[in-house]
Amino acid sequence: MPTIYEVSKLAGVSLATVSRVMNNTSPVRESTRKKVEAAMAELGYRPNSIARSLASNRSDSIGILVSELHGPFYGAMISSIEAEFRTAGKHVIIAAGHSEEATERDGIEFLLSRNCDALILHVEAVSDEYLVQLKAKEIPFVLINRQVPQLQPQCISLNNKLGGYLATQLLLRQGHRQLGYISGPLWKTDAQDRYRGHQLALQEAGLDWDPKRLFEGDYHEDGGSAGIRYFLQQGIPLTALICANDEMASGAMTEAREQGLFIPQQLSIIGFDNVMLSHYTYPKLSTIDYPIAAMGQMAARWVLKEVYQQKQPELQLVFEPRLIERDSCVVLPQP
Amino acid sequence: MPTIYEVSKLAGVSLATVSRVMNNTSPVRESTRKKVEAAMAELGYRPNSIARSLASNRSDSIGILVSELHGPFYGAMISSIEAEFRTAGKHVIIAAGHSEEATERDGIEFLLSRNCDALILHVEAVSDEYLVQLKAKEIPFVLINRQVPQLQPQCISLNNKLGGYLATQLLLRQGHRQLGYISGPLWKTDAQDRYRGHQLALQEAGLDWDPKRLFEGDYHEDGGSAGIRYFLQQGIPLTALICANDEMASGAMTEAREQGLFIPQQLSIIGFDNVMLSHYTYPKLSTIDYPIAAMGQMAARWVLKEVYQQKQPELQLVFEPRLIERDSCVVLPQP
DNA sequence: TTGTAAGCGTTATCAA
DNA sequence: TTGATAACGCTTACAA
Repeated sequence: MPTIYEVSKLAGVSLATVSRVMNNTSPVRESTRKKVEAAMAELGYRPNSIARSLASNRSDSIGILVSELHGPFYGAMISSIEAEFRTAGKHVIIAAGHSEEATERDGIEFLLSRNCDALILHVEAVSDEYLVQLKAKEIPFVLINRQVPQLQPQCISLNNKLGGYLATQLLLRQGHRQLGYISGPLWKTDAQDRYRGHQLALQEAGLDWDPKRLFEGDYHEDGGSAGIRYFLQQGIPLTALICANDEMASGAMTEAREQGLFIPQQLSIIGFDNVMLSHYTYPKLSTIDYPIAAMGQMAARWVLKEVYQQKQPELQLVFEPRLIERDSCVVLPQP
Repeated sequence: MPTIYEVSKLAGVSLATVSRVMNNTSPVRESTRKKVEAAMAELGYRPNSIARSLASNRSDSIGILVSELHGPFYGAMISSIEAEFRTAGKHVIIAAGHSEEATERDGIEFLLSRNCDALILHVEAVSDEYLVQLKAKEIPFVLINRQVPQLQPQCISLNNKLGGYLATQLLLRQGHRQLGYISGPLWKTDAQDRYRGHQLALQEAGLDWDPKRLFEGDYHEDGGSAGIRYFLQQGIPLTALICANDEMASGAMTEAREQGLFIPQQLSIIGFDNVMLSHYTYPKLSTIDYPIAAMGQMAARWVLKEVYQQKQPELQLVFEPRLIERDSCVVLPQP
């Protein structure tokens, strides 16, 4: 691997000049620039990014921590983040936090140790205080899908409450009055918010809220099937079911069918997130769109603007969910 | 950020000694080790990985190039790779190649420029020659899901042909004789191999092979639905359909249902890959398991062994697919 | 078992 | 517009 030194020798200029033509950080006479470029080409010179980082104190790398690397959700997010940074010549280092406090901390620690210029975090288990303390340290970061009051300007999130509201509203509009709700783990703020939106919609419709109609799931398929079994065993009559994410909706759909219910004729089901799988179920799942790709891209732009001082169009911090009507929710059949 | 120098001063030892206790690269008296560790703790010292890389000529980073970051398939692969490297203290840099030659080359180029110690590549569009040339350069790499004769010892792949064979065999065993096959893009070697396995099974069963019963799809849902329309329009009678991946199987399933066919009673469908979605379809998709997580892990171990000289259990380069029977394939009903 | 000192390949600050 | 040269923070011979 040729170094900048060999380039400078071949071109008959100094190290500094070669550096200048690479970074055009100060004017260089056209003729010498040509010489240098020729020398670089001849040697097949490629700058050593490590040396550059050490000298410039930037690594051009951004750490990303998500709960899981697989799963439909994070893939879309990482994908849009990577694309945005790639065109900006930055690269992305990834780590998984597995929704566990210790692992999330480890992951952050790990990324910090890698001298990332910035972090994009999708963390769930770590406390608000931890994040506030983190801000005190040197590395800038954005939070995705999390609101920390003291960190407002660096939180990119979805209006989850509105999502829960929209889902419930659809079913009410379709005439359903006997609703069930399968939530995510209620220690997660998004699970809480979605559920609050549900309650709000009920309240606005003048319906009263029955705690027995809530089942706390786990955001996985099992949560959905367990929820169905719960409602059936308790003898709670249901014509429609809201699941706080698509995976649970799929689990619920499968279990309901196994229990002999026709979907959607006997039970309307709506999910949340609009991940790929909502496409694959039968009937196709009605759901609430979570614009995760757009949010990932926005997180990347936040970094480009705040950390690398690139000019960017106005940043958007809060995103709105959208109702996606497919085939799993129908107007309540008149008896 | 405290540096190694400040640690050495506080501990009253030399730089070299601090370095030694960090890397235990040569024996250090227990008492001085204690002193150094105390100093590190007191200062909250964290070694600068960039400086370390520059000096040691290792970056402890591994570049991964996949076709897409989203999608069910690569997520599982990246996930297992990351987990394996994380415990080894290495990190992973990712890039997407989008199954396009130019983008794949760019991606590789990009990762090279990042001074990765090794590359794990899931490339499709780039030529064998390009890869052979790449080997001549300095950076070691493993290929996933690709066989290049000259690069045998660094190819981790699935026996795709066997997969196509197993899928076909199941249907034959179930009494089906009127089979259709929706392949992936036939310029991709895995698509070719899977199809060859299909042909082989037919041949062994003494059935003749009819080119009209092949439809070339795109590995996406659309390919599946287009395939169904093709077979129907051509009036080709089918009792069972093999799709070269699960996504196309899902598309085919949906389209077939829309065309009024009952699945699996009137048409058995089998997929390939066993990605998450095969779980979500209705009926649940029978398919061929592609142990991508295990293969990703193996790729990581390959790197750990070959590049970082860590001892590893024997490496496995070729993986066998496995038949997964679920609900979408049934014994041919007797007329 | 410990210390000294020469790199590693850049960037960045001064001068010229 | 260019050139010297001192960092950047660590690893690693080589000596002691």
